Amino acid sequence: MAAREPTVVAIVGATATGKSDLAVRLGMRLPGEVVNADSMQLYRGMDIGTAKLPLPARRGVAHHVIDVWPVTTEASVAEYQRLARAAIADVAGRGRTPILVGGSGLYVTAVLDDLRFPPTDPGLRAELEAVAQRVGPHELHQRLAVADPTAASLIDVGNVRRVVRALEVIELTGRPFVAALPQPGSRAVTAVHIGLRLDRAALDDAIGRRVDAMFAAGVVSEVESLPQLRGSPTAARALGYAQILAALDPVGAPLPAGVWTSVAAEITRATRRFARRQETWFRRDQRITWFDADAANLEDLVVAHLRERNVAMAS
RNA sequence: GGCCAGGUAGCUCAGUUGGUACGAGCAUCCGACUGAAAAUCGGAGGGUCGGCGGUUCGACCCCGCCCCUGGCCA
Repeated sequence: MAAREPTVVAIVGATATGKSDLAVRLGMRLPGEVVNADSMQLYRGMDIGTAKLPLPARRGVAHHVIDVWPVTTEASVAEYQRLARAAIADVAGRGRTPILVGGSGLYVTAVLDDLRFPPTDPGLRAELEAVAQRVGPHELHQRLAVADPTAASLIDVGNVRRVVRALEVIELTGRPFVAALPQPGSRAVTAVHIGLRLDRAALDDAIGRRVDAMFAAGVVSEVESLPQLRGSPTAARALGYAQILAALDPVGAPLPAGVWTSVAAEITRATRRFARRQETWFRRDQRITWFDADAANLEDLVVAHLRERNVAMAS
Protein backbone atom coordinates (compact mmCIF):
# COMPACT_ATOMS: atom_id res chain seq x y z
CA MET A 1 0.00 0.00 0.00
CA ALA A 2 1.29 3.43 -0.87
CA ALA A 3 1.51 6.11 1.77
CA ARG A 4 -1.86 7.47 2.77
CA GLU A 5 -0.74 11.03 2.42
CA PRO A 6 -3.24 12.75 0.16
CA THR A 7 -2.23 14.37 -3.08
CA VAL A 8 -3.78 17.77 -3.49
CA VAL A 9 -4.46 19.18 -6.90
CA ALA A 10 -3.98 22.92 -6.71
CA ILE A 11 -5.25 25.29 -9.37
CA VAL A 12 -3.98 28.86 -9.24
CA GLY A 13 -3.71 31.84 -11.52
CA ALA A 14 -5.02 35.34 -11.99
CA THR A 15 -8.65 36.18 -11.58
CA ALA A 16 -11.00 35.40 -14.47
CA THR A 17 -8.83 32.73 -16.02
CA GLY A 18 -11.40 30.00 -15.45
CA LYS A 19 -10.01 28.24 -12.39
CA SER A 20 -13.39 27.52 -10.81
CA ASP A 21 -14.77 26.05 -13.96
CA LEU A 22 -11.80 23.79 -14.52
CA ALA A 23 -11.99 22.70 -10.89
CA VAL A 24 -15.56 21.52 -11.29
CA ARG A 25 -14.71 19.56 -14.40
CA LEU A 26 -11.81 17.90 -12.64
CA GLY A 27 -14.00 17.31 -9.63
CA MET A 28 -16.37 15.27 -11.72
CA ARG A 29 -13.64 13.42 -13.46
CA LEU A 30 -11.30 12.42 -10.64
CA PRO A 31 -13.58 12.44 -8.64
CA GLY A 32 -12.69 15.19 -6.26
CA GLU A 33 -14.03 18.01 -4.16
CA VAL A 34 -13.16 21.67 -4.25
CA VAL A 35 -11.41 23.42 -1.39
CA ASN A 36 -11.63 27.16 -1.85
CA ALA A 37 -8.49 29.28 -1.69
CA ASP A 38 -10.07 32.59 -2.52
CA SER A 39 -9.94 34.86 0.48
CA MET A 40 -13.17 36.68 -0.30
CA GLN A 41 -15.28 33.66 -1.16
CA LEU A 42 -15.16 32.74 2.50
CA TYR A 43 -17.72 35.44 3.12
CA ARG A 44 -21.38 34.58 3.10
CA GLY A 45 -23.55 36.77 0.96
CA MET A 46 -20.71 37.98 -1.22
CA ASP A 47 -21.52 35.90 -4.24
CA ILE A 48 -21.80 37.99 -7.35
CA GLY A 49 -18.85 40.24 -6.61
CA THR A 50 -16.54 37.37 -5.79
CA ALA A 51 -17.69 35.35 -8.79
CA LYS A 52 -18.66 32.30 -6.79
CA LEU A 53 -19.97 29.54 -8.97
CA PRO A 54 -23.73 29.31 -8.53
CA LEU A 55 -24.86 25.95 -7.20
CA PRO A 56 -26.02 24.52 -10.53
CA ALA A 57 -22.68 25.38 -12.09
CA ARG A 58 -20.96 23.27 -9.46
CA ARG A 59 -22.54 20.20 -11.02
CA GLY A 60 -22.79 18.37 -7.74
CA VAL A 61 -19.11 18.79 -6.91
CA ALA A 62 -18.84 19.68 -3.24
CA HIS A 63 -17.18 22.96 -2.31
CA HIS A 64 -15.51 23.52 1.02
CA VAL A 65 -14.23 26.53 2.95
CA ILE A 66 -16.66 28.77 1.15
CA ASP A 67 -19.46 30.81 2.78
CA VAL A 68 -18.01 30.23 6.22
CA TRP A 69 -17.73 33.75 7.60
CA PRO A 70 -20.23 36.56 8.05
CA VAL A 71 -18.96 39.77 6.48
CA THR A 72 -18.27 41.16 9.93
CA THR A 73 -15.52 38.64 10.60
CA GLU A 74 -11.99 39.83 10.20
CA ALA A 75 -10.16 37.54 7.85
CA SER A 76 -7.28 35.49 9.12
CA VAL A 77 -4.88 33.43 7.05
CA ALA A 78 -4.09 31.31 10.06
CA GLU A 79 -7.73 30.47 10.58
CA TYR A 80 -8.12 29.82 6.89
CA GLN A 81 -5.14 27.50 7.03
CA ARG A 82 -6.81 25.42 9.74
CA LEU A 83 -10.11 25.26 7.90
CA ALA A 84 -8.55 24.35 4.59
CA ARG A 85 -6.27 21.69 5.99
CA ALA A 86 -9.17 20.15 7.87
CA ALA A 87 -11.23 20.14 4.70
CA ILE A 88 -8.41 18.52 2.76
CA ALA A 89 -8.06 15.82 5.38
CA ASP A 90 -11.78 15.26 5.31
CA VAL A 91 -12.01 14.99 1.55
CA ALA A 92 -9.01 12.74 1.33
CA GLY A 93 -10.32 10.63 4.18
CA ARG A 94 -13.31 9.82 2.04
CA GLY A 95 -11.07 8.68 -0.75
CA ARG A 96 -11.55 11.71 -2.92
CA THR A 97 -9.06 14.16 -4.31
CA PRO A 98 -8.96 17.60 -2.73
CA ILE A 99 -8.81 20.30 -5.40
CA LEU A 100 -7.49 23.52 -3.95
CA VAL A 101 -8.65 26.42 -6.09
CA GLY A 102 -8.10 30.10 -5.73
CA GLY A 103 -6.16 33.19 -6.56
CA SER A 104 -5.16 34.28 -3.08
CA GLY A 105 -1.46 33.56 -3.20
CA LEU A 106 -0.82 33.70 0.50
CA TYR A 107 -3.77 31.44 1.19
CA VAL A 108 -2.57 28.83 -1.27
CA THR A 109 0.92 28.99 0.17
CA ALA A 110 -0.45 28.70 3.69
CA VAL A 111 -2.08 25.41 2.80
CA LEU A 112 0.50 23.85 0.56
CA ASP A 113 3.68 24.95 2.26
CA ASP A 114 4.99 24.72 5.76
CA LEU A 115 3.91 28.17 6.85
CA ARG A 116 3.48 28.82 10.54
CA PHE A 117 1.86 31.98 11.62
CA PRO A 118 3.00 33.53 14.87
CA PRO A 119 0.17 34.59 17.17
CA THR A 120 -1.59 37.88 17.10
CA ASP A 121 -3.00 40.24 19.68
CA PRO A 122 -5.63 42.73 18.60
CA GLY A 123 -4.96 44.99 21.54
CA LEU A 124 -1.26 45.14 20.91
CA ARG A 125 -1.82 45.69 17.24
CA ALA A 126 -4.23 48.53 17.87
CA GLU A 127 -1.69 50.05 20.19
CA LEU A 128 1.06 49.85 17.59
CA GLU A 129 -1.22 51.34 14.99
CA ALA A 130 -1.94 54.21 17.32
CA VAL A 131 1.77 54.72 17.80
CA ALA A 132 2.22 54.69 14.05
CA GLN A 133 -0.43 57.37 13.76
CA ARG A 134 1.28 59.47 16.35
CA VAL A 135 4.96 59.17 15.50
CA GLY A 136 4.79 58.51 11.80
CA PRO A 137 6.17 55.77 9.61
CA HIS A 138 9.84 56.66 9.88
CA GLU A 139 9.89 56.63 13.65
CA LEU A 140 8.01 53.35 13.71
CA HIS A 141 10.38 51.81 11.24
CA GLN A 142 13.24 53.00 13.43
CA ARG A 143 11.83 51.00 16.30
CA LEU A 144 11.78 47.95 14.12
CA ALA A 145 15.35 48.62 13.03
CA VAL A 146 16.38 48.53 16.67
CA ALA A 147 14.39 45.44 17.55
CA ASP A 148 15.11 43.48 14.39
CA PRO A 149 17.50 45.00 11.85
CA THR A 150 16.96 42.18 9.39
CA ALA A 151 13.22 42.60 9.30
CA ALA A 152 13.63 46.36 9.04
CA SER A 153 15.85 45.99 6.03
CA LEU A 154 13.25 43.80 4.34
CA ILE A 155 10.20 45.92 4.99
CA ASP A 156 9.72 49.30 3.33
CA VAL A 157 9.39 52.27 5.62
CA GLY A 158 6.09 53.24 4.07
CA ASN A 159 4.58 49.81 4.59
CA VAL A 160 3.17 50.57 8.01
CA ARG A 161 0.97 47.52 8.03
CA ARG A 162 3.84 45.14 7.77
CA VAL A 163 6.01 47.13 10.13
CA VAL A 164 3.25 46.94 12.71
CA ARG A 165 2.84 43.23 12.22
CA ALA A 166 6.58 42.64 12.55
CA LEU A 167 6.71 44.59 15.79
CA GLU A 168 3.68 42.70 17.04
CA VAL A 169 5.30 39.34 16.38
CA ILE A 170 8.56 40.37 17.99
CA GLU A 171 6.73 41.60 21.04
CA LEU A 172 4.60 38.48 21.30
CA THR A 173 7.24 35.88 20.64
CA GLY A 174 10.35 37.63 21.86
CA ARG A 175 12.01 36.52 18.66
CA PRO A 176 12.88 38.18 15.38
CA PHE A 177 10.28 38.41 12.65
CA VAL A 178 11.31 36.32 9.70
CA ALA A 179 9.78 38.08 6.78
CA ALA A 180 10.47 35.61 4.06
CA LEU A 181 8.28 33.15 2.29
CA PRO A 182 9.40 29.53 2.47
CA GLN A 183 11.67 28.39 -0.27
CA PRO A 184 10.45 25.82 -2.74
CA GLY A 185 10.68 22.39 -1.21
CA SER A 186 8.90 23.17 2.00
CA ARG A 187 5.70 21.46 0.97
CA ALA A 188 3.42 20.55 3.83
CA VAL A 189 1.42 18.23 1.59
CA THR A 190 1.97 16.40 -1.66
CA ALA A 191 0.58 18.54 -4.41
CA VAL A 192 0.30 18.77 -8.13
CA HIS A 193 0.35 22.48 -8.69
CA ILE A 194 -1.03 23.84 -11.90
CA GLY A 195 -1.57 27.39 -13.05
CA LEU A 196 -3.88 28.90 -15.64
CA ARG A 197 -2.63 31.81 -17.68
CA LEU A 198 -3.90 34.16 -20.34
CA ASP A 199 -1.93 36.73 -22.23
CA ARG A 200 -2.49 40.30 -21.13
CA ALA A 201 -4.94 41.26 -23.82
CA ALA A 202 -7.11 38.20 -23.25
CA LEU A 203 -6.90 38.56 -19.49
CA ASP A 204 -7.84 42.24 -19.52
CA ASP A 205 -10.69 41.40 -21.82
CA ALA A 206 -11.93 38.60 -19.57
CA ILE A 207 -11.79 40.88 -16.55
CA GLY A 208 -13.72 43.59 -18.33
CA ARG A 209 -16.40 41.12 -19.29
CA ARG A 210 -16.54 39.71 -15.79
CA VAL A 211 -17.08 43.12 -14.24
CA ASP A 212 -19.81 43.95 -16.71
CA ALA A 213 -21.46 40.63 -15.95
CA MET A 214 -21.37 41.36 -12.24
CA PHE A 215 -23.24 44.59 -12.70
CA ALA A 216 -25.72 42.90 -14.97
CA ALA A 217 -26.22 40.24 -12.32
CA GLY A 218 -26.87 42.88 -9.68
CA VAL A 219 -23.77 43.41 -7.56
CA VAL A 220 -25.09 46.75 -6.45
CA SER A 221 -28.19 45.11 -4.98
CA GLU A 222 -25.99 42.51 -3.41
CA VAL A 223 -24.00 45.22 -1.65
CA GLU A 224 -27.21 46.91 -0.53
CA SER A 225 -28.43 43.61 0.85
CA LEU A 226 -25.42 43.44 3.17
CA PRO A 227 -25.90 46.28 5.65
CA GLN A 228 -23.13 44.94 7.84
CA LEU A 229 -20.63 45.21 5.05
CA ARG A 230 -19.90 48.90 5.46
CA GLY A 231 -17.24 49.31 8.09
CA SER A 232 -16.41 45.64 8.24
CA PRO A 233 -12.72 44.97 8.80
CA THR A 234 -11.93 42.91 5.75
CA ALA A 235 -14.93 42.29 3.53
CA ALA A 236 -15.53 45.99 2.91
CA ARG A 237 -12.14 46.17 1.24
CA ALA A 238 -12.91 43.51 -1.32
CA LEU A 239 -12.51 44.57 -4.92
CA GLY A 240 -15.76 45.82 -6.29
CA TYR A 241 -17.45 45.99 -2.92
CA ALA A 242 -15.16 48.78 -1.76
CA GLN A 243 -15.83 50.86 -4.86
CA ILE A 244 -19.56 50.31 -4.74
CA LEU A 245 -19.71 51.22 -1.07
CA ALA A 246 -17.81 54.40 -1.84
CA ALA A 247 -20.24 55.32 -4.58
CA LEU A 248 -23.16 54.65 -2.28
CA ASP A 249 -21.47 56.59 0.48
CA PRO A 250 -23.10 60.02 0.42
CA VAL A 251 -26.10 58.73 2.29
CA GLY A 252 -29.27 60.25 1.00
CA ALA A 253 -27.53 62.20 -1.70
CA PRO A 254 -28.88 61.30 -5.11
CA LEU A 255 -26.41 59.32 -7.15
CA PRO A 256 -25.12 61.21 -10.14
CA ALA A 257 -26.27 59.89 -13.49
CA GLY A 258 -23.97 57.31 -14.95
CA VAL A 259 -22.19 56.56 -11.69
CA TRP A 260 -22.17 52.87 -12.27
CA THR A 261 -20.45 53.21 -15.58
CA SER A 262 -17.55 54.97 -13.97
CA VAL A 263 -17.59 52.72 -10.92
CA ALA A 264 -17.46 49.69 -13.19
CA ALA A 265 -14.52 51.20 -15.03
CA GLU A 266 -12.78 51.81 -11.75
CA ILE A 267 -13.39 48.26 -10.60
CA THR A 268 -12.12 46.91 -13.88
CA ARG A 269 -8.98 48.96 -13.51
CA ALA A 270 -8.43 47.82 -9.94
CA THR A 271 -9.07 44.21 -10.84
CA ARG A 272 -6.53 44.32 -13.65
CA ARG A 273 -4.02 45.75 -11.26
CA PHE A 274 -4.84 42.96 -8.85
CA ALA A 275 -4.39 40.36 -11.57
CA ARG A 276 -0.88 41.69 -12.19
CA ARG A 277 -0.09 41.21 -8.53
CA GLN A 278 -1.41 37.68 -8.65
CA GLU A 279 0.80 36.94 -11.62
CA THR A 280 3.79 38.38 -9.82
CA TRP A 281 3.07 36.22 -6.81
CA PHE A 282 2.61 32.95 -8.66
CA ARG A 283 5.27 33.58 -11.27
CA ARG A 284 8.11 32.97 -8.92
CA ASP A 285 6.90 29.53 -7.84
CA GLN A 286 8.80 27.12 -10.03
CA ARG A 287 6.67 24.20 -8.89
CA ILE A 288 3.69 25.41 -10.88
CA THR A 289 3.03 23.90 -14.28
CA TRP A 290 1.30 26.45 -16.47
CA PHE A 291 -1.49 25.85 -18.95
CA ASP A 292 -3.03 28.26 -21.42
CA ALA A 293 -6.45 28.96 -20.04
CA ASP A 294 -7.99 29.35 -23.46
CA ALA A 295 -6.72 26.07 -24.88
CA ALA A 296 -9.60 24.21 -26.44
CA ASN A 297 -8.52 20.91 -24.91
CA LEU A 298 -7.51 22.37 -21.55
CA GLU A 299 -9.26 19.71 -19.51
CA ASP A 300 -7.59 16.87 -21.39
CA LEU A 301 -4.19 18.47 -21.14
CA VAL A 302 -4.57 18.88 -17.42
CA VAL A 303 -5.88 15.36 -16.95
CA ALA A 304 -2.94 13.98 -18.89
CA HIS A 305 -0.64 15.95 -16.65
CA LEU A 306 -2.34 14.61 -13.55
CA ARG A 307 -1.94 11.06 -14.79
CA GLU A 308 1.74 11.69 -15.38
CA ARG A 309 1.98 12.82 -11.82
CA ASN A 310 0.19 9.71 -10.65
CA VAL A 311 -2.92 11.36 -9.35
CA ALA A 312 -5.45 8.64 -8.67
CA MET A 313 -8.23 8.90 -11.17
CA ALA A 314 -11.41 7.12 -12.08
CA SER A 315 -10.86 5.46 -15.41
C1' G B 1 -15.32 86.21 -39.90
C1' G B 2 -14.28 88.43 -34.74
C1' C B 3 -13.27 87.69 -29.44
C1' C B 4 -11.77 84.53 -25.33
C1' A B 5 -9.56 80.08 -23.28
C1' G B 6 -6.40 76.26 -24.34
C1' G B 7 -2.66 73.06 -27.08
C1' U B 8 3.33 70.15 -21.67
C1' A B 9 4.36 62.03 -20.50
C1' G B 10 -0.51 57.01 -23.47
C1' C B 11 -4.83 60.05 -20.65
C1' U B 12 -6.33 64.35 -17.29
C1' C B 13 -3.73 68.33 -15.89
C1' A B 14 0.33 71.16 -12.80
C1' G B 15 4.70 74.32 -13.66
C1' U B 16 8.93 77.93 -14.75
C1' U B 17 9.97 86.95 -13.55
C1' G B 18 13.44 83.49 -20.12
C1' G B 19 18.96 79.63 -18.03
C1' U B 20 19.33 72.02 -18.36
C1' A B 21 10.91 69.71 -17.27
C1' C B 22 11.34 68.82 -9.17
C1' G B 23 6.26 67.42 -12.25
C1' A B 24 1.41 64.84 -10.13
C1' G B 25 -2.59 61.37 -10.57
C1' C B 26 -4.23 57.55 -13.73
C1' A B 27 -2.30 54.03 -17.40
C1' U B 28 2.01 50.73 -18.60
C1' C B 29 6.09 47.49 -16.92
C1' C B 30 8.79 45.14 -12.86
C1' G B 31 9.24 43.66 -7.82
C1' A B 32 8.34 42.63 -2.35
C1' C B 33 4.94 39.79 0.44
C1' U B 34 4.21 34.67 7.25
C1' G B 35 -2.70 36.01 11.41
C1' A B 36 -6.76 42.34 6.75
C1' A B 37 -3.36 39.45 1.24
C1' A B 38 -9.24 41.26 -3.70
C1' A B 39 -4.77 43.90 1.59
C1' U B 40 -0.21 46.74 2.13
C1' C B 41 4.09 48.63 -0.02
C1' G B 42 8.66 49.56 -3.29
C1' G B 43 10.91 50.56 -8.09
C1' A B 44 11.20 51.64 -13.52
C1' G B 45 10.33 53.38 -18.41
C1' G B 46 8.00 57.34 -20.97
C1' G B 47 7.88 64.31 -22.83
C1' U B 48 11.39 67.63 -30.20
C1' C B 49 6.66 71.43 -23.55
C1' G B 50 1.22 72.09 -31.33
C1' G B 51 4.25 73.78 -36.15
C1' C B 52 7.49 77.33 -38.58
C1' G B 53 10.21 81.70 -38.13
C1' G B 54 12.12 85.77 -35.06
C1' U B 55 14.24 88.30 -30.55
C1' U B 56 18.19 86.60 -27.12
C1' C B 57 24.59 84.37 -25.12
C1' G B 58 20.27 81.07 -24.11
C1' A B 59 13.13 80.17 -25.19
C1' C B 60 8.63 75.36 -23.11
C1' C B 61 8.12 80.25 -21.11
C1' C B 62 8.82 86.91 -25.13
C1' C B 63 7.17 88.46 -30.51
C1' G B 64 4.93 87.13 -35.45
C1' C B 65 2.50 83.86 -38.61
C1' C B 66 0.18 79.18 -39.12
C1' C B 67 -2.46 74.59 -37.51
C1' C B 68 -5.78 72.16 -33.98
C1' U B 69 -9.59 71.98 -29.84
C1' G B 70 -13.51 74.18 -26.81
C1' G B 71 -16.62 78.32 -25.75
C1' C B 72 -18.77 83.12 -26.77
C1' C B 73 -20.20 86.87 -30.48
C1' A B 74 -21.58 87.77 -35.44
